[in-house]
Amino acid sequence: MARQRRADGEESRRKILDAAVEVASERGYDGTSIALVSAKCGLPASSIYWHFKDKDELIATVIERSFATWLEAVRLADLTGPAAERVKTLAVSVANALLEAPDFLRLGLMLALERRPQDPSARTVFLRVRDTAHTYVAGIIRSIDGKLDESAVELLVTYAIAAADGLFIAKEIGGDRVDLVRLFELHARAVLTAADQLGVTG
Amino acid sequence: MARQRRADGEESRRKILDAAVEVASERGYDGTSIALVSAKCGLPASSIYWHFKDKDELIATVIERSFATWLEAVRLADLTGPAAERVKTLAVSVANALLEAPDFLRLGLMLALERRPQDPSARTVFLRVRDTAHTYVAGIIRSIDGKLDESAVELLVTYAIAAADGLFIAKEIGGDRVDLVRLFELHARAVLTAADQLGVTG
Amino acid sequence: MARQRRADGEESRRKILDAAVEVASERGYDGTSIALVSAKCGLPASSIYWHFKDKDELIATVIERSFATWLEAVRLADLTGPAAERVKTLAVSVANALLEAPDFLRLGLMLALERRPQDPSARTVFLRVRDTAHTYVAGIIRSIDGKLDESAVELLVTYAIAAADGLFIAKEIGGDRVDLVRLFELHARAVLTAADQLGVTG
Amino acid sequence: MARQRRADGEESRRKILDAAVEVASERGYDGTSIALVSAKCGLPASSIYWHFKDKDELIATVIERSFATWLEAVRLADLTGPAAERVKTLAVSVANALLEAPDFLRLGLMLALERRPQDPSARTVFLRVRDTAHTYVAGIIRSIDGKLDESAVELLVTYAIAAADGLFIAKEIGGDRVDLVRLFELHARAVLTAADQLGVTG
DNA sequence: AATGAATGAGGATTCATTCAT
DNA sequence: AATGAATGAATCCTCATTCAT
Repeated sequence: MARQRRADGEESRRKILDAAVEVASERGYDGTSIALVSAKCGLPASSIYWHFKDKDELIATVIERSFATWLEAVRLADLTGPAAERVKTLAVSVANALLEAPDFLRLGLMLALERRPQDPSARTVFLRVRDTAHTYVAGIIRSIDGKLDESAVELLVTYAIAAADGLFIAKEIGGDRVDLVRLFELHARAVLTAADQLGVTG
Repeated sequence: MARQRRADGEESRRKILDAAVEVASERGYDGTSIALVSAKCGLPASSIYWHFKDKDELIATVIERSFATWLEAVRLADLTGPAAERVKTLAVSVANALLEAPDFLRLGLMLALERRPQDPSARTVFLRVRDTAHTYVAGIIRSIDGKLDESAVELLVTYAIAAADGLFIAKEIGGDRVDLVRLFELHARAVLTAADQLGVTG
Repeated sequence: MARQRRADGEESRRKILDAAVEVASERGYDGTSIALVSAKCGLPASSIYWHFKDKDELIATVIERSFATWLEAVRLADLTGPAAERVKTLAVSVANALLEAPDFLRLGLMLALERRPQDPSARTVFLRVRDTAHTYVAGIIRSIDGKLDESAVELLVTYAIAAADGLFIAKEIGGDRVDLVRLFELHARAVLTAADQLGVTG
Repeated sequence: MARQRRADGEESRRKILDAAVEVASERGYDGTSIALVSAKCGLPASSIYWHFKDKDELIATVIERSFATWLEAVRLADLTGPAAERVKTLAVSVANALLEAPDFLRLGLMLALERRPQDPSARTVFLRVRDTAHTYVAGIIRSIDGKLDESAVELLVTYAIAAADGLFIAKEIGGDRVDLVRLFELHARAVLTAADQLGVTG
């Protein structure tokens, strides 16, 4: 019985977050009203405040949870083999993860583009996650070509991640007319080629 | 010479739009309140409604005007020389135009990412402009390599524009740590190389 | 030429009043906004204020003009013959006039029912017209039966006019399902019978 | 006993409705502003929206409740005796109920006269109630004279109700100068006489 | 005779949040 | 662990009206 009670709390929290991702990734920070989330999850607005301090915390949690979901979908564990192979595998698994769990990046980019006086903490969370990704990708890029200097690595990492963002947006806008996986394969090749060129030139 | 104190409609309209671009490209559709725009342009909220039917029309006009501004900054006229040169020139002038007039793309991408039941017309306007750009870039890509089949052209155009979006976002997020022009040069080379590879393979 | 100019003024005034009757008799005093009237007549709101001091005066004029229209439709001139005949003729011509020109009574009754702190002058105009009608009908009633005392006349006049109002409303609500002329004939007979009964009893 | 200071929903709802009848039956649909109701009931405007979806629902509820109040005041139970007696008793009790609880009909008629594109649901509610009354009165009329054909019954019912409406309006306009009960007695007699005449003629 | 533009007040409604239970 | 009710501030937008031209 007691366990059931506990479980209900968890369940409500989950229902709220489920509703909130949906709303937030559809309409952004301002467009996400507590009333809308409440309507979508079936719980009264006041119950949302029992689980979350305020709207800011709710949306920050949404970003965190949807990132976790996305990360699980990426499953990077088996990145082995030559660098070129690793880059391509990474690209494809990122693409597939974005198809499976697009909420994280959709909402994250929306937050990243907005610039209000008092930054929502969800934005901070997103930027932090993005920084981690930057460091991670930098490691991979360096392993492609040891001769790359740091400024070239920076450039390549920024390019690699930025283009990934852009491709995701293209998919969001274009829907079925856009083949995300093929685009990411193209992207992987482009980054590898660029690394070669920079390794020689730079 | 004598500026009328009252009833200079054109000027007021301009002041409203100036305020609105600023607000909208900072905070997106929902975050743009008429009260904020009113405060920023000095005219009462009700006057905004004399010039624009509603918020939707206001923001759609903002997108239109800021696109025109951006387009002027691009100055494509002098695209001559071999294809490779043209691609690079285009990339650099796009990059510079985005540095000079970033409002159009910042707001446009924010709108594009949102997916509310009833699409704001500003979003429609942005997507239309984007389509035109797509067609335009397709022409350039075809001129690089006549052997590219249409699906390869589509892929490359989508990639070219998507990565440009992403780079812009990277600059927005990263600020001075990001060298947008250098990234666009890298991007131009990447697209050219990819065109070569696809022209042979595809 | 000059005459043309003059005529334009009259024409605008007429267009405004035409629009205003329509709106006012559809939506009452509060529901009639200058913007709506302006949209319906094609002239800007400020032009309405050139012709009428304010909304109050506009609607008062509407009532006056639509009363005149109605009165013209009644054409009472030929009320001759025995009292019973006159009453019936009056009833039928009132009924027909209400079918032809219903705006006056519709708007008038709407105004009469409302009771706001500061009475619109249109309401006053309506009540005055109504008083005149009362006096007029009293004359007719007295001519039916000289033995009626004044309190009986009052009662009958009030009843005669009140029922007429009610029948008009029934027609407004019921539309084609209601035969207004037949109802007014029934009403005329009822009033005559009541006069007989009161003349004996009272 | 202990009245809760907060969160007595039923009581608040009642206070809102009390305020709303007063305002609405004085000023009609458009004239009833939420701010006015709020001021009159002491609750903030936003609280009104906790209890009612929107103004439309509020006023529809007002009509429903004020009809119930009026119906209670009519107390039809004791309609016995010969038809003539029943008609007279009904007339007098309707008159008295209208004196006690005039809000329902005053507001209802105001709504009935307005004809805006999108009918307020309060109007629909009123017309439905009115239809029920029509059926009820038809039963009584038929019981007066079995020989009346249906078209005559229709005519008489429409006349009976319409004149009642008109008499109510006369009382509203005329105030103390109008003796509503006496008018309704006159009306009852008129309807009975008319039924006799139609029974023979029709 | 007319009108484009402006304006402060007020319209309905939704907002994020709180609090007593 | 949850919720019904409340609330002040803010939302978009319309109001009647004015005034310089």
